[in-house]
Amino acid sequence: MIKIELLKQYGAVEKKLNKGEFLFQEEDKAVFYYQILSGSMKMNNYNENGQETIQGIFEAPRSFGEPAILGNFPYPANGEVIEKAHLICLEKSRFFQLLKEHPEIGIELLQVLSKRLRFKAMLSKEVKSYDAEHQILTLLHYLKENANGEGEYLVNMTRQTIANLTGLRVETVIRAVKKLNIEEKIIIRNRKIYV
Amino acid sequence: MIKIELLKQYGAVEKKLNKGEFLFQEEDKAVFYYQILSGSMKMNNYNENGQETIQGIFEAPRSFGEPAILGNFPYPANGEVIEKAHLICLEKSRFFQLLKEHPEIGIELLQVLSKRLRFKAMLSKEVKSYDAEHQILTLLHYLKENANGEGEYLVNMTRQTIANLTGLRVETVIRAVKKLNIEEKIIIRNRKIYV
DNA sequence: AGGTATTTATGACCTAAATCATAAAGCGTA
DNA sequence: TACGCTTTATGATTTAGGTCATAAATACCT
Repeated sequence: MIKIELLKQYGAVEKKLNKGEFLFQEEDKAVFYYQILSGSMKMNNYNENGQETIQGIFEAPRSFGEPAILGNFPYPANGEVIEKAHLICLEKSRFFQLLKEHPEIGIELLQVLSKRLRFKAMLSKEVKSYDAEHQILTLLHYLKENANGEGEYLVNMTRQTIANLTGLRVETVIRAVKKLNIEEKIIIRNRKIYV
Repeated sequence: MIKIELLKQYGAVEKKLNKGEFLFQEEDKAVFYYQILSGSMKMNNYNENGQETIQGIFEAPRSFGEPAILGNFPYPANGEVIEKAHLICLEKSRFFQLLKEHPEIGIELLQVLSKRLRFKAMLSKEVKSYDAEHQILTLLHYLKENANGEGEYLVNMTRQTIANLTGLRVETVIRAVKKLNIEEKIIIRNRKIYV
């Protein structure tokens, strides 16, 4: 996450988008660095049946979509608005200029990408290697820990979202989550999931 | 990939390992930056049934395992030798010193991690969203493209390895690959797969 | 307050891939 | 060249999770 003033100093512009709008689509060329001022975004893919795969969920004040600029490849997924978003956007060449003149930001970005890789490693280790319940529980624990959560952690995701993150189906998530509750591995209080 | 002389200048040491040996294990603390001089490594997880999940395969002259140092978290997977490996290792604090004094290397690393994220995105998009054949074909095409391969590309992996990368089972891979051959989407010539 | 959309819930049935078993082909090496 | 190990091959059977259908509960909006 880069300081707003610094971004503006390099000529960043702001942008507002409503729920459901796409900032970019899969395969698009990447031309901006994006950072969230408010709201939330997700990177996702839809297959031909309209089934969604969520690659990541991003909230203020985090950046997203940088890999495509940094690695110089087309976006591997869409950038879709979850919640009415206010963004700040810095054009690619200016972004590289900024990086060059502020090496410490590069180091920070390395950390960010590293953590994302860790998340991906965690998910792919679970898939097919463990059953649905285990997958979900691992994801929830990861989210909790990542929110440096002590005590009860409210999972702020619908079952559909959990499904799209894990590659499972809603019905499967609903059933698994119910079973996890009975097994007292999670808590469900008026439909909300707590870990 | 960092120049060997530069690494040595910062006090890097060499290390040799034989096939099947572990350089580090899942959950270990990360204390070195590693780069491959010869041979090949994989990062993997084993579940309780001994089923392997391969997170990535790395060959000379590439680095691996950096995310754990950069993001300051334990290794999410083991570092196992595929082929008799000769490595060069730079201790963490020296590595950061090097990064600080050579910002262009940071940028390069950003590119490397970005590409790895792309690979992960590609895989997780396929899982559960498409059938076994499609998953495998996408993986093979990606590998080919990544080797900037024109014309026929020899897939230098056993079916077991493809299985462990995709989360499928060997038998499934064998059958799918056979079908892909009949459908002329790949070529199998005395058991070797070409794309 | 009433109407609509979203989310959660549940049962019945189906299917792709996993699992199990067994063997043949190829490869390394002593 | 014979032995063992790894890889590929193939059939039979099982199963976890997907799919389909239908509905209740809740949230959301004007």
